[in-house]
Amino acid sequence: MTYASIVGENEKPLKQSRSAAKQARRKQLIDATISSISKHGISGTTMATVTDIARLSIGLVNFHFKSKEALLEETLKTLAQEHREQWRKSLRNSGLAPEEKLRAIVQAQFHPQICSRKKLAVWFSFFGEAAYRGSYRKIVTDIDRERWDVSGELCRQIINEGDYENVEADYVAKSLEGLFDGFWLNILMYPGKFTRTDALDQVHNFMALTFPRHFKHPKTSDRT
Amino acid sequence: MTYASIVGENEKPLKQSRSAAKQARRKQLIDATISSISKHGISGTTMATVTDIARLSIGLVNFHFKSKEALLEETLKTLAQEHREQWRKSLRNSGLAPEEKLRAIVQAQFHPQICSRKKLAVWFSFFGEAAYRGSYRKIVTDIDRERWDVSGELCRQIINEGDYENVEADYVAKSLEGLFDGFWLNILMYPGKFTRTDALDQVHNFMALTFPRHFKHPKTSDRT
DNA sequence: ACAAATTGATTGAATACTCATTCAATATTT
DNA sequence: AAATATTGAATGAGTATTCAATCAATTTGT
Repeated sequence: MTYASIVGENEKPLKQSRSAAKQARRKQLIDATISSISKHGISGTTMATVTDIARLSIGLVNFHFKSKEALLEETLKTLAQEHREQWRKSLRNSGLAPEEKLRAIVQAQFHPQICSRKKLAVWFSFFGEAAYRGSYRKIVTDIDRERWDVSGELCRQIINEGDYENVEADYVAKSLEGLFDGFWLNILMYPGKFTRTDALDQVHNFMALTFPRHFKHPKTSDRT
Repeated sequence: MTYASIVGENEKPLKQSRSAAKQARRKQLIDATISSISKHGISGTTMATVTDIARLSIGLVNFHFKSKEALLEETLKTLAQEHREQWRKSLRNSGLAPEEKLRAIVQAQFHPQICSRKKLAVWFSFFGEAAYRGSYRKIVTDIDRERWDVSGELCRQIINEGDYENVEADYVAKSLEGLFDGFWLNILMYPGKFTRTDALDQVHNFMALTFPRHFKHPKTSDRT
């Protein structure tokens, strides 16, 4: 197998072709790892399941990643990065009001690209290992922390704007985090019975209860 | 090793000693499995890690359980049963009002015996495998279902009693489930930073938002 | 009451298989 | 020609299951 087969036959060799090819190969392996984990779990994911999916040789994994463990960590980082990019790009429109931005964060959390069954399965595989693997825990909590900070700041703005009393921004942001995680799990455990739409409704219901001057309850007819 | 060493030297042999001993041995193995999973995760749990902790021989596991997989399933069932017993016993006092019963269910969810770091680690290890193992998923969703039904019924009573409009019992019960799962994960991921007390506060805050005539907001001073 | 027979519990080495890593040989690109 | 990418068999370690041998408890027979 040649790097030409991954770069594409129509692309001209560039100065960075070797480097680009190396990145593409790494991504290919990481994508295969995600597929493997979603299909077999972490415990059932071996170098063989990954390379079978990627259609590459066993040795190539160790050429690109120091060890299986390194591959797994890089896979989690990739997931986390993708997730982070999703909600951050929702905030780039500086014309949005705080509640619109907060709504965008919620939307991103349950975006089909992020909140797919495959991705959720991988996320929870890593959560399942996180209790005794500090490295996974750190990767996860770092991205949680950033989103929580941003959400908290947005809540502060909403609270100021709406003169809400007895509402603490950080507290609300923490509730949101709990709801995000809990509904991710419910979507995973109840395929077809608890959907992304259900989760969005629930979160928006919570927002409406908390900030009634900024968020409306989801319409009853929207619920399934 | 004899059954006398597990039954205790002071206990007289009873007609069911063999049967009781067999159950005690099974429990010993299951407890060791819980310890092993919490320490090594499911992927790192082998027959050796389990028997090392239990101080029993490798062969004994297969004497009592058909396979490693059977041991794992039985372990999950044991966890589930323990959890179920916790919240059900909270409801045995028939003198409680519906909101007191609902509060008891919430308390049970974060009871130290149930919501210990060790137990949570095991729960999430199984959740991590649940996406591709229908058997684990079924065990979990069965006990979820029961609790959701009871919570839903209690919410209905509260709604009727308090004349709450635009509040759907099943909807609220589903939010509660999400919060339970989400805060379990947060407790696991943020040891010492997000505690059972924090989780209880958050859930009670949600209850107060939803049923303001039955639940009060946790006092600000109670928050850490 | 006691000994012998039967039943059940326990052990861990043997077995066959699986797995992650290594690296010499080969292929490809510059 | 030199540098880099790729391959997969070899290697040594790890794993779940099996089962003959041994030990312990209970039942049966005298």
